Amino acid sequence: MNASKRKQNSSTMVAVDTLRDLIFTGDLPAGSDHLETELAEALSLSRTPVREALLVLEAQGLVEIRPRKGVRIKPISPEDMGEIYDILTELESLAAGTAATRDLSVGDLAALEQTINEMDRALSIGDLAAWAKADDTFHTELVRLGGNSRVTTIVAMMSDQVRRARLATLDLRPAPLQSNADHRAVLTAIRSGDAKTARRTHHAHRTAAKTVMIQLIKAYNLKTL
Amino acid sequence: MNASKRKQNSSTMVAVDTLRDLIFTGDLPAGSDHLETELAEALSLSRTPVREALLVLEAQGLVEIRPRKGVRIKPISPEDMGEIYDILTELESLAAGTAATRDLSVGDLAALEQTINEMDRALSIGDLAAWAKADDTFHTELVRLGGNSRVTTIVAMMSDQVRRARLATLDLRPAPLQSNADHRAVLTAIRSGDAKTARRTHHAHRTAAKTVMIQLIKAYNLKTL
DNA sequence: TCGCGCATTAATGTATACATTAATGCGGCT
DNA sequence: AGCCGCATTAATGTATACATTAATGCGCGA
Repeated sequence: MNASKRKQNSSTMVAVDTLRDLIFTGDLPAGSDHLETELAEALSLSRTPVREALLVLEAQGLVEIRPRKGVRIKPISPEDMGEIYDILTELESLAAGTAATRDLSVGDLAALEQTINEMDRALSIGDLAAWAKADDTFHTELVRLGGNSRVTTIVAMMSDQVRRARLATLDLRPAPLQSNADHRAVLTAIRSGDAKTARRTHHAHRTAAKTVMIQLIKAYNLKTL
Repeated sequence: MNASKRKQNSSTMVAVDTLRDLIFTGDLPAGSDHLETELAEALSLSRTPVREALLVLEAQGLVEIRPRKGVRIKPISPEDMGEIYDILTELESLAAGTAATRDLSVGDLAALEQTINEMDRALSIGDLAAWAKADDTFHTELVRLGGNSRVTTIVAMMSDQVRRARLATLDLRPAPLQSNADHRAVLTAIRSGDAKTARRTHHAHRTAAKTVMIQLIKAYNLKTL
């Protein structure tokens, strides 16, 4: 569950990583406001690197800087969820398709399959957290195999934005049984170099996931997450 | 040709806008390196807002911060171009499709048609710069009508990254005659609420644009732009 | 002479001091 | 009594001073 951007060990990047983690863990809850000074204090840093970190996090869509009202940890509304799922659907499907056209190393393919097996294992023992983690890895890896670095970055950003919500609703959802059949189908298509099928299958998979999430939100009348 | 983010009149945002413009006009050429101090000097600001602006621009993919080597104005390689066009293809097509499902005001549709007419006019008098501007407006407006704010943001970012390259190759390209037929077809599909056709047509349009650009790059052996 | 390592220094990274601004409430005016 | 406007002040925005770091070149030794 740790952070991503270990570009350097500058205080700014430490602040970025730390704040990200605090957001994901809920220590900085969605919708809450925070003064630069407080955050600087909390991280034992001066305001400068914290300000810089906040600018980065704002660019990543995780916080909103509202001068004199504090930095708001951006909540996710049902509409946001819809927007993000639509983007993930398109870009991941693109990646799935191009992954099928590249000749991937057996290692890469094996790694992908490994995450699918892990999801099966996790599901069989009812460990939803482990399933979620493996699912995340699968999607991340899939996108990486697509070979478009910008897609990878954007998908990571969007996934981060819904991470909290996904975790929060994890045990409200029906067990994702169909999910893994989809994953295997995508993998098979990629293995056989069938870009069209890989793309279409993954697209359907993601579209279904969106539907589930939206219905969940309606059913529980969740406003923000 | 002016900038976008008029969030406030803070020095940081002024710096963001100014630097963006300097990049687009080529005053800060692709691939060139610049010290924070120089840039601060040039903008008559202290390093602080300039540093903050650079962080924002880095997040937008326009510059790369390379400690002790200066800030590099990111050049666009043929590979980058391919990545970006692929993303634009997917996200704009998504937008075209959803635009067709929403009931848009006649004003919105008229505005879109207006840009198409403007492209025709510009082409008929051989004013490529005007054509490019109208084309840009068309795509921006189309995406806006899709109603997904994140798609709008991402497409704007990606478009910015290739803006220089598009302008630079403007008069190397064959006259974009097919282009406007495509635009009209997309508009018609949106008008008639035919999401599938809107999406597919725009997808084909963008894919063709990518091909043209890639061949252009090969033909002229352009390495970075 | 060649190469290694340290001193120098230029650039960035960080802290802090200072300026500006907008929210807040108080006081006076009507 | 209600409301307008100014003073207060807390927060952000900006500049600058200071710390750290990595590139550079010089000098010493082999």
